[in-house]
Amino acid sequence: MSKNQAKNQTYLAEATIHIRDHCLCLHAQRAARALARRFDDALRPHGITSGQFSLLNVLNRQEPVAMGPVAKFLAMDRSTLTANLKPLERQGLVSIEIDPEDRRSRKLLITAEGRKVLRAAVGVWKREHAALESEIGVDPEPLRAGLRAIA
Amino acid sequence: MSKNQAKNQTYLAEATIHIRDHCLCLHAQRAARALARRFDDALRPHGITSGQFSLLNVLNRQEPVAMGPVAKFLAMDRSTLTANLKPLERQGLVSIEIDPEDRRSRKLLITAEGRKVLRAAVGVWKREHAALESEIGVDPEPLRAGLRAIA
DNA sequence: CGGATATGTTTTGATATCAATATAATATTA
DNA sequence: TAATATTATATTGATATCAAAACATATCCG
Repeated sequence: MSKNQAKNQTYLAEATIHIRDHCLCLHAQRAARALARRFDDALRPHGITSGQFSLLNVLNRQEPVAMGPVAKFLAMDRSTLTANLKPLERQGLVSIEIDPEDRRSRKLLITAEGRKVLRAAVGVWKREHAALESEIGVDPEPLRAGLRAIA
Repeated sequence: MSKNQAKNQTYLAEATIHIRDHCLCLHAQRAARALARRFDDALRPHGITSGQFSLLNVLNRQEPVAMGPVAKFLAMDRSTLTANLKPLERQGLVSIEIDPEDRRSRKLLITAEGRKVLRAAVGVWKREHAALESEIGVDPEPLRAGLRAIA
């Protein structure tokens, strides 16, 4: 191996170690996966995933909302929201209606059944989230602040 | 509406507002989506996604690693790792070999081509991550600590 | 009015994710 | 040694994710 090749490999080895330890994207994906699994497990008895729980939460309003603002709030692509609504609509937990004011737009509404499921799931969330916060052993506020600053 | 129905709706409305503001699972998913999009964009010229970049980073070692430890480090299901390796193997960036010591196990190795791509992508990461840290306007250390505590 | 442009959603195709199950190989133990 | 249990990975089926392109409707402007 030439001197330059050796230097390159050292540079790359050092860079990858730094990235493994410091990359916020990597750390965020790991945490997101771990949390999704945890809440998926906890919510499974109620027949919804953690992502569906979050979406039902967002839709639990007096007035129906359009897709754009919901996708923006969830920091997801609009087409992802379209996909995510399908299982919820099939299960009868949300309804999607063409907005008569602007026929391109859709009004998203949680159904009575959706509220029933959400109501029960909220109890699970409270238990599980309290357990999580006590387990992680760090102040959750700066963590939340950092996550908010990113999204 | 009966008094009890009204109370239920108030309870649920208050709970959902609290959850929207405080759920670490929701906030982590949002941040993870936003960061994945950002680094996917930045890395696109090099033909890899943010997740593939992280995986190449983990595989950039002297000694080959088995799938179990890699999945654990990435906090992902083993079957997800199996799936994630496929595009990288197809592109010739990693190779997967049966471990002769234990024929159930696989040895994961980054290829020379993989190192070449990784090397170029590291430059992108450095620029993009520095920009990210300066943009978020909060100390990244407590954020990283919180994310580590979760995963 | 009518063509160009802009906006909102859906579709398509690729990757990502997990649980459950299956397959393969090793290790244990009767 | 043979049956059983354990370990490591792969497959399957469902949901999640995004970009790009398609589609539908609305707005703008000449």
